Amino acid sequence: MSVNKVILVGNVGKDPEVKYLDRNVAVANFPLATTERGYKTSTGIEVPERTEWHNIVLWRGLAETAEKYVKKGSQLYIEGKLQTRSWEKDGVKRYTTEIVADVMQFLGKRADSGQDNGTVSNSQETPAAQNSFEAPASDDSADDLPF
Amino acid sequence: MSVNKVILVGNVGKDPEVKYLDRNVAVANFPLATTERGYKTSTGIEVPERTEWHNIVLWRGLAETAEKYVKKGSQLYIEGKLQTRSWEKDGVKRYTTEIVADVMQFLGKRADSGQDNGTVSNSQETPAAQNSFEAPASDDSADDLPF
Amino acid sequence: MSVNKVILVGNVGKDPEVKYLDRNVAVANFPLATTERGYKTSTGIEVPERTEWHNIVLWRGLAETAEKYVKKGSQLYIEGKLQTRSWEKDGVKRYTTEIVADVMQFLGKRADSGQDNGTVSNSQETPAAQNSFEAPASDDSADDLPF
Amino acid sequence: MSVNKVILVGNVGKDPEVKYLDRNVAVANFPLATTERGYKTSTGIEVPERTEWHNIVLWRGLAETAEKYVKKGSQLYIEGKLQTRSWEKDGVKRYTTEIVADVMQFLGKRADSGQDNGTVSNSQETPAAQNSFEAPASDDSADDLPF
DNA sequence: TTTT
DNA sequence: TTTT
Repeated sequence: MSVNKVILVGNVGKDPEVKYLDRNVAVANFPLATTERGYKTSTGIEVPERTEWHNIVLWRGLAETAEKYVKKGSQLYIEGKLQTRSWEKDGVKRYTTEIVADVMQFLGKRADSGQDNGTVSNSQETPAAQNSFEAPASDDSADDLPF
Repeated sequence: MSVNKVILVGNVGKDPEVKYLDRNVAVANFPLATTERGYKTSTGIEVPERTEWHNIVLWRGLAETAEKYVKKGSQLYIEGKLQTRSWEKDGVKRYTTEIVADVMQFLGKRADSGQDNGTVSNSQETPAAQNSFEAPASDDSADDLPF
Repeated sequence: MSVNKVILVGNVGKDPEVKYLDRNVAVANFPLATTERGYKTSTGIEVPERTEWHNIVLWRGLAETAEKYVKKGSQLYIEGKLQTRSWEKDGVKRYTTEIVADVMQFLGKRADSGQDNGTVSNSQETPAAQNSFEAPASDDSADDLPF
Repeated sequence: MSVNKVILVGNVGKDPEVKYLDRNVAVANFPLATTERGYKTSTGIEVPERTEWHNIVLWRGLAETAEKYVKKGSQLYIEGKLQTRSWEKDGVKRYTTEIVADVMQFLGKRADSGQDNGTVSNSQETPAAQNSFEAPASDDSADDLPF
């Protein structure tokens, strides 16, 4: 009964920090900037450009891809969900909102991503494969459906 | 290097048609309506309400869920991708655009969906599981309102 | 060069708080919950259900609509953007991430929203009107099911 | 009570065709390709790469921007809605599904778009302006809200 | 008909 | 802290 989805296109603020946890599970973090253009209202008021910084978190395969290919300045498409974590500092409870990514796309001209195609996701196979587990994909090809 | 995503909230036009293909792979089809309110332009012209019909296609587990729980009139959230198929009729090539769903959500009051939660997806586990890490989520549980 | 978009479907945690600022500009705030189902990993670990709370902010017309029709428990579709504000408490800088909504949809059975259709947006006319062309839409009306 | 949203990132297949209708209203059309990577299933079957072609339609200001800056090969982010039109050819009714865009973003390195920032939308001002009609934006700056 |  |  619920949907929690974030879609961002922006630029990476610094190289990812990657950690390896138990069982060698990788986690990566980096900031992503989205910038809204400034404009002038109909009443002549200047609204300045505004940059928003987003904390991106990636797990496992996506984190490993980020470690290899994401750099400060990279332009990315990110799809994920919002998650707020709490932590303590000096006895004060604080909250951080992060975007936990499921899909990461490299945009713009191929840099050195080494991917045939810029798409990566955290499903076991490619995103397309989310609809074709266990049985061969040829069986569920929509192209030969007789209707 | 690409994204193909559709997000719909609408009402089902008729009960799903479900077929079982080779290896018992299920496919379901049904029409989903989205309706844009009519309005009046600043120049006083009436733009009527407009209903758009979308061909929804679901595979495997999602198709089986649709068979059981989706009915004419159901309100659904659908996330998927656009796909255009071609077919011939009377020697004329024709095209049909469909939304192949990855995520289907039952909205509104719980009917008899039998799901604890109305969300279903075509990944092997739940959507959350796409990032599943074996570590407990309890430490950063946001179950208590942080504001 | 950037995109900052959030899409949520969830339930309102408490009645909106609405303030009127200078020039009678309305702002509304309320928490929205999204819940991810719990599941069991392939290695047998139980991942519990997880509720995420989102701070929704609405301005002007949307805030006034929220004041009238949004209640604790309402099921809503929200589309907006992420925005992080900073503020100080006890000399400590703190951050809050909010979703500033452009589109709010009432889901589920019609309560008493008083709208012909549950959609509301902050554009001057309806969302459809963003592309409003003064020509009639009747020629390409898709009101009859094309399949 | 409904949502009809499409989000695409892809490459333009040919230069836009632009027409000017009554009252000088511009309409632009072009094909946009999204490509899903091929992959191998767990049972060893090769699923080939698949390209999907989308018919993009833009009105007014967006059409004029497309006329100036969109070229064959351009990488774009498109946000819009699905719309199916019917037309007749040789006495046979046929249907075409199009994406009517509200938002168009130029991705990748700046070519010669001439925009300070690649974002364009069909609202009267910039997307940000959708939340600030009539009154100055300074009044509704979230930054000085005392809550 | 694009892109990798 | 990015990008334009």
